[in-house]
Amino acid sequence: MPVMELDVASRTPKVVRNPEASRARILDAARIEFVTHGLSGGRVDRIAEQSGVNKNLIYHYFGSKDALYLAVLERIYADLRARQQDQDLRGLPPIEGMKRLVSNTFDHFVATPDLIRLMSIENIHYAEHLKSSGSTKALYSGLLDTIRILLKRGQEEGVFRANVDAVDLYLSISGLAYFFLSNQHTLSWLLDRDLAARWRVLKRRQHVVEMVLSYLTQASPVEAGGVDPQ
Amino acid sequence: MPVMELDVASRTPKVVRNPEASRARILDAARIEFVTHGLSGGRVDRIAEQSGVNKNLIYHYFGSKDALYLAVLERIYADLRARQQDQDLRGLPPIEGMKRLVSNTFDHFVATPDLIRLMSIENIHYAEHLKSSGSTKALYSGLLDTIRILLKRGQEEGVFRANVDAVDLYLSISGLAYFFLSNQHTLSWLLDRDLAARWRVLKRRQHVVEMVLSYLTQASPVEAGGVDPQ
DNA sequence: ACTATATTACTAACTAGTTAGTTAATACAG
DNA sequence: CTGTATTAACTAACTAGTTAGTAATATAGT
Repeated sequence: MPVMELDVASRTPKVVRNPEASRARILDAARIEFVTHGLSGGRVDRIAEQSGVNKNLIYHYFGSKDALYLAVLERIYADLRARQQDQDLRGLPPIEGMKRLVSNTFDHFVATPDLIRLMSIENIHYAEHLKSSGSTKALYSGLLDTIRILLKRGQEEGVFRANVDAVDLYLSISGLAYFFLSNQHTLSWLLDRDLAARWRVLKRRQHVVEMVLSYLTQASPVEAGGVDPQ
Repeated sequence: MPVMELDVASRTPKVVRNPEASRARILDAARIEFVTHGLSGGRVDRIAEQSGVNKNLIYHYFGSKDALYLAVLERIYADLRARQQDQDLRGLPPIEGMKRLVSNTFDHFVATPDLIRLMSIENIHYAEHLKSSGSTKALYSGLLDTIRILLKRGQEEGVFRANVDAVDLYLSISGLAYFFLSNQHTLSWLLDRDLAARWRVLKRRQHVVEMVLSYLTQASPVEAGGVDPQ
């Protein structure tokens, strides 16, 4: 009658089962896979292989390829929300606060290329997964509030122009950074410049801050009318 | 010995052969397919079905799925070049010329959503197809020249600021329109606004023109330094 | 007859998802 | 604390359907 509880195997803390870790490894591998190849190009078999887990375990935990993709999407949006530290900008002088808001947004985009690629991928798929997500909504409310607070104070102090829509401003701040980063590959080729070079990224950052601040600090539009659409 | 050349089938002017038309129909169907589903999500069988042509004819004309995709990409870039009518802007007063350049760019993006989606798709694939293309290079040289000419005249007349990089300005003009359009689906959901609504597009157009012109017409940056990267 | 054009039928490889089970952890009665 | 029932973690092998690409063959125009 062998004494089981004292043999080597049972004392060795070799973790054969570890649901938390398995789930996390699947999710990490899935993020890399979908970010690299897109949703349609992403392969479940490759995710299984890379996470060192049997394919069916993926279905055990996540149900389907689409559900796994959604989990990846939700996690990266949750990370975004967690990292958005814009509350402390509300107390700053408006110009300084807005400068920091613009450069923080830019820096965050630069730091997380996965976010940009997933946003592009999700838009290629008409945001159908995001729309079927319970979370993720109300992601921007905090950021938009910060923008509104800074705008209002700047207008009261007379340093910002009137009639600025917070959403419009947010779209501009993001767009100025996003396009440069999301379309880096085509643009670098077509413009014959390595847009990923560090000095160019920093130069771009400066340009974006200046453009947004110029807009905000200019009293009134050059000419009210603009150009008629054709 | 039957007389074949006088039967109904041969007298009917049913155009069985029309290589030009077949090629064009394949290309049209392929554009719709790739724009709708992406490259990995696009199906050759569906392209054959939609163009009313046998699948192998596609391989006869284009060789492979990737080559067909590249043909679609090259055509949409060729259309872009053909439609870029910015030469006539060079003679306008700088402010007026620049206003029109910004709104033309915006309008062109709005008018050709296929272009935006294909640009996104190509960037998801790291621009690998574009890079293997003989044509398409030097696409922006004309547009950049127009920007440089208007910038220079504006600076000489004292209405535009100094030290503006033409490429930086181009990236901003495009980015301000592109992000709003390319990420319409996620943004409309997250911001709870229908960004595709006509009045919002027009409002956005106005905002973009104002932002670019504010930047150009402001004499000097609010403060030279900007914000240090973290 | 000959060639470009077109089609039918086919295949090898792939791919999301399933089946049918084994093994480890945990709860729980005695 | 020990044996047993139950649940959860995990796996190998497979299936049904898809997909890019091809080979053999037909037909029309000249």
